[in-house]
Amino acid sequence: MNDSTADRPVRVEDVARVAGVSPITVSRALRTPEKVKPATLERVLDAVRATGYQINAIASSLRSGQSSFITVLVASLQNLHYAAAMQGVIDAFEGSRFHLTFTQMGYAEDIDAGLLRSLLPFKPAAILFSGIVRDEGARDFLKSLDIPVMEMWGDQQSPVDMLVTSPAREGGRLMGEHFADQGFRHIAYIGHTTSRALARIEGFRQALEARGSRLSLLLSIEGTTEMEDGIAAYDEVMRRLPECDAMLFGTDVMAAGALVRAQELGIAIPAQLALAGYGDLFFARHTRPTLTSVHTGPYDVGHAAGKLLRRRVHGETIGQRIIQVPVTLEVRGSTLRRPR
Amino acid sequence: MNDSTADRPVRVEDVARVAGVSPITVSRALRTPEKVKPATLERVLDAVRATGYQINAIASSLRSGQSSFITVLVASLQNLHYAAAMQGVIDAFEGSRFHLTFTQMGYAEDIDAGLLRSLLPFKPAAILFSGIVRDEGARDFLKSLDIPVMEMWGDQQSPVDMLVTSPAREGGRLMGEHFADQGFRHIAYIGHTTSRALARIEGFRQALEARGSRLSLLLSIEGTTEMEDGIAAYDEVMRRLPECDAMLFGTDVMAAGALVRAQELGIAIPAQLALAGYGDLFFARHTRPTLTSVHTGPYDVGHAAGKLLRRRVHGETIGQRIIQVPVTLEVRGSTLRRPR
DNA sequence: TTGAAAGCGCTAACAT
DNA sequence: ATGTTAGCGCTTTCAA
Repeated sequence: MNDSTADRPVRVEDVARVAGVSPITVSRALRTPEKVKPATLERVLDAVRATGYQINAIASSLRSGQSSFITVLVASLQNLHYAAAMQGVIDAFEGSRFHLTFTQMGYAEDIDAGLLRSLLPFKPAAILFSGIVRDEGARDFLKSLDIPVMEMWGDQQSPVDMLVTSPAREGGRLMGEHFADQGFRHIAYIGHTTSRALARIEGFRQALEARGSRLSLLLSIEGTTEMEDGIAAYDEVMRRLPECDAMLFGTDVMAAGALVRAQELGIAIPAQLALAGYGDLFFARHTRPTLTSVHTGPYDVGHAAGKLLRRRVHGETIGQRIIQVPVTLEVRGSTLRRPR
Repeated sequence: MNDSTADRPVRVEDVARVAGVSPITVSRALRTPEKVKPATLERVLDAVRATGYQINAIASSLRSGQSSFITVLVASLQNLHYAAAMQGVIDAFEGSRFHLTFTQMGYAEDIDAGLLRSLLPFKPAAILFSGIVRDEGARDFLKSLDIPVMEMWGDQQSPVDMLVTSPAREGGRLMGEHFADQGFRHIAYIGHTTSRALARIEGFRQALEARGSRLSLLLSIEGTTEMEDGIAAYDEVMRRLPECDAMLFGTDVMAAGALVRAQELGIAIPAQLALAGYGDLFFARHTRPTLTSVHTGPYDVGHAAGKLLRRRVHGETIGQRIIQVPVTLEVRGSTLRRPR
């Protein structure tokens, strides 16, 4: 606890002198204590405490070629879905010697090798994407790096390295079955149509059709999906499909916007119109009526991804490289017309 | 764009050979181009392109003693307020050569020198706190590091180094004046009572008293401030102060919870009870009735902090070390009983 | 304006 | 189980 006298930071050499050993022994005592005789280890640890030594991670990385940084690429921290997932990742690395560096990539549909290359100067120990990498060049490049790569929320069966996902198609299917069971006839889907979302939409559509219903309108949204966008989308759907009796939104936030708009116009939910969201964000249980949604557990996905990646960077061999975190349908008041 | 043939990464030495100069000239061309003859500069940049050189930031940091990492300490990314602020910080550093590493510190009331010390192995170029540092030991330690330190949302007049804040007392004052003007008589405040929140509460209380009203109940909340906590707080306040006719919540999320609870119980808002939040989160304009709140611009605070810090780490001298981002009162339906 | 030499602090590789 | 030597890739210092 005492390096306060030192003007120059404490180095291994100083610890070694105090402990009466060589620098490399100090290094070994700290990185691979099992390779050091217990008595020596104790002397070194005492010397570390006495000197207040803190490893210089930069020098360590340069020599060993391994940094303790894990690069996290996230679309947006303001998106509640990603924020929750990143919280899961952070929690999974709690107490680890690895540090997470977040880089924002915006909602670009994909990442390219150029952006990836710009991350390399830091020799990250691993890379985690809050999404998947589709660009072939980027995928090849990542494989050539030979470091652990974690992707999230993909449907694809061959991730670059590891993948934690929740089954989008399944989420769509559950909602489609529910909509069909409730007898909705004029159904609209509103949301992004990125490949990430398309699997969900297909699951939804197929479940509807399998039960004799159909998706009447697909309203594709670009960019943000805020409450305002939900309000605008509501108006747009009603203009194009006046007989619409059920809407599924790609995000709970948009669904909440539509809910506000419908109530403003005096539309009875769910009697005249059913509304559902996707993601089951914190407020879905608290709107009036409460909002039906698909619980995709972003925190759980992030946490699972973090735990798996943590095991990898700590050198463990991983059996299962793809993990599915189940989704569940949360039926609430906004779509419940008939008792089930 | 072509290092694909190389098995070993491109180094300055390789660039130097291609350009026909010495390694140090390459280094200078990249870090301080103005110190290199234009013709030489061009040859070097061509060679960089030809070889696909990417600097090894680790080696650079070790030798120069300056890393390009800025350590960001954030309480929680799931808190919308902080998430927005961090987005502001990220945007401010867009295109900069500095990288942000986020470390979560939880809602601990303060940070201590021990935690700070654990961040040092990375030789951060600067440290940014989503909050302020109160612990004297930690403050002294930070000053001794002699790197830029940014604090946020403090009331204190002597930051460790730099501070961007929004005036909490002023926010409380604006709301207090509004509450008094509306004629509310039995007023409760519900929220954290950390020192960060106390200035706001004092501003609120003093404004009420200056206009002949008073704060009847202060309900202190520990830990989370989710919708559930707002619901529970509503019940608690009504038990302890049945005649309560106005509540101010420390967060919009809790206020939204209370709004839902009140409506569930058939209480007319604002006729029987006025509710207000703090922070002006995205949904405040969309609840029914819309929610009065104090707009504190967390994004703006984060962005201002990021811009100022960016100038500092790029070596500029800063005149103003304390920036105030103004707060504004957003009067909406949930408190508007009398026309203004 | 450019270069030569040295070394940042640590740990891999090779002894012992 | 511990020590010796060397060097990771860059940039500082000093010299030309």
